[in-house]
Amino acid sequence: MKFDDKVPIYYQIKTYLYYDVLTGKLKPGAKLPAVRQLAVDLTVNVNTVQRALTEMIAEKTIISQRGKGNFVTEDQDKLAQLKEQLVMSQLAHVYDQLHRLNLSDSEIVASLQRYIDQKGAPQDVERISD
Amino acid sequence: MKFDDKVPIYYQIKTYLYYDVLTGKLKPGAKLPAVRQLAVDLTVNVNTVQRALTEMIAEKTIISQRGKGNFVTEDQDKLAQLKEQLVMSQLAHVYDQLHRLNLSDSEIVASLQRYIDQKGAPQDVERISD
Amino acid sequence: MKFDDKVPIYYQIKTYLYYDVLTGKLKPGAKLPAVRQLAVDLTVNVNTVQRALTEMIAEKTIISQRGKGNFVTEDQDKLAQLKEQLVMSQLAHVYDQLHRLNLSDSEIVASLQRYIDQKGAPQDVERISD
Amino acid sequence: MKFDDKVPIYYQIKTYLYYDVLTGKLKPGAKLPAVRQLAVDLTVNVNTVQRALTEMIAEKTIISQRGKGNFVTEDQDKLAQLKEQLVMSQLAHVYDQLHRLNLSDSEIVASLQRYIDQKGAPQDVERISD
DNA sequence: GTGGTCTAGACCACA
DNA sequence: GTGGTCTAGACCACC
Repeated sequence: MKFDDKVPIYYQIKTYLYYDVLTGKLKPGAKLPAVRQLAVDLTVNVNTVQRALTEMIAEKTIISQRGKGNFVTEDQDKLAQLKEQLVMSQLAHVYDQLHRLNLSDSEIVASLQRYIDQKGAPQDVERISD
Repeated sequence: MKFDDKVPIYYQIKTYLYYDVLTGKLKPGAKLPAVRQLAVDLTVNVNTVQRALTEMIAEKTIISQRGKGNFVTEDQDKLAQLKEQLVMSQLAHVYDQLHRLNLSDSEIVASLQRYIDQKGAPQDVERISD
Repeated sequence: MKFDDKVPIYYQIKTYLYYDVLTGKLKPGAKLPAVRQLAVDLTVNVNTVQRALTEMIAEKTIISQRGKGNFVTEDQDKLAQLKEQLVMSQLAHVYDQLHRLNLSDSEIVASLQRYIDQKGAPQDVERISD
Repeated sequence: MKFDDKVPIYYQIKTYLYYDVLTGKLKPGAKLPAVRQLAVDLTVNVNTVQRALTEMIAEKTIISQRGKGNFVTEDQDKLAQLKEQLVMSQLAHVYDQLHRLNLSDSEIVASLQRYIDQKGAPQDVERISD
């Protein structure tokens, strides 16, 4: 057992941008802020931003146009696929956690349904780290 | 946007122990390893372990017997409540994430069901940090 | 029979602060002295103060604002509940003590009433430890 | 503000014996255990026990008969007075505490009555040190 | 041996 | 400057 496995910042930046893209804060075809601007906004090193972007360019979520900037892809299938991937990642994770707690598949679905149903009264649910 | 929100080690220890208790690795009434032993096993300081235990003792998940050791509570209601809390915490988190991605309540349930159905073929789902 | 059950300092600090809050020496929303200042004032270690505060923060009597300070909650319900808890704690204790002396419920109330009535003339009552 | 004012052990012994006498564990006229035996039972020094007894003898709660032992007084008035003193000490203390919390005389009596009435369901009242 | 408490000193994040 | 966390080492009470 080892603790403190901090998530790399460049990875956190990727996730951050994924959400911006998928929630529409950055629309398809939109120009991203300049790398140096992003670095300032996020108070991280330029290289760290660049590393995140490089990976997103490689997977074609972002299109780099030399001398003009970086742009969100307009490929709707690509975006749909990305969203699917994010969603499945989240689900896989929660599924594993609940499975560890010996919940059956149907119990997992039922408990999610139950959570949603009773969500009206927040009841001060405290986040417990993984 | 801020990064690097490191989860305190004592908190990670709590979660670690919660899972040990709820998955039956530590059965009700079982004696926990000595504080100093836990510190060695987890390669953290004794006080860090103690802090985690102190909180779990305060909430009565663990019963401390001075000079003898720490023991998992035998109160089944307490344990059931703890499990419920952990499950709800996980669900609340994933729900929020998927909600951010503009999935409706029913879509969230449906996608979970879909994930479970197609789980047979793993398809290399990569974990994406929150 | 065992003696010397020393009350932990961090616990005494909590009680001390509870009274400050409930008697209005520290008003709702007021900023507490800095942790390091409190440590000096009370001539204890910073960590001991911090431990007391951590517990009070966990129970939401105190609101911690990173980098700014610790503040008394402005939640009147919370404060009323805290006061109720303190009062009941005191009453439970005295009730148990008098019960041990074979006073009936009504005798206990009557003796309190009697104490209050004759309180005008102090008569040199000496405190006897519990 | 100073913490950690530990109560002298000899004083705790006095209180301990007071309760034994007043609850009937030590009846009027009964012989107390030998000083050396008491010291063993309470795991304290003989001199500490002696100091407690000396004070109780001086106030005539205990009668010392040279060579025979120490005996609880048979003076009923004395015992009644002692009990009254203990009760009043407790009441004075709790009264002061609640007064500090700005409860009026009548509120103090009322809250005690309330405590007794609802005492059926214990509700896990936590002792808060003075 | 066990757990519980306290101190001293350090480092980090936030402002 | 602030609070939050972690480490190292010590002492005590209980068994």
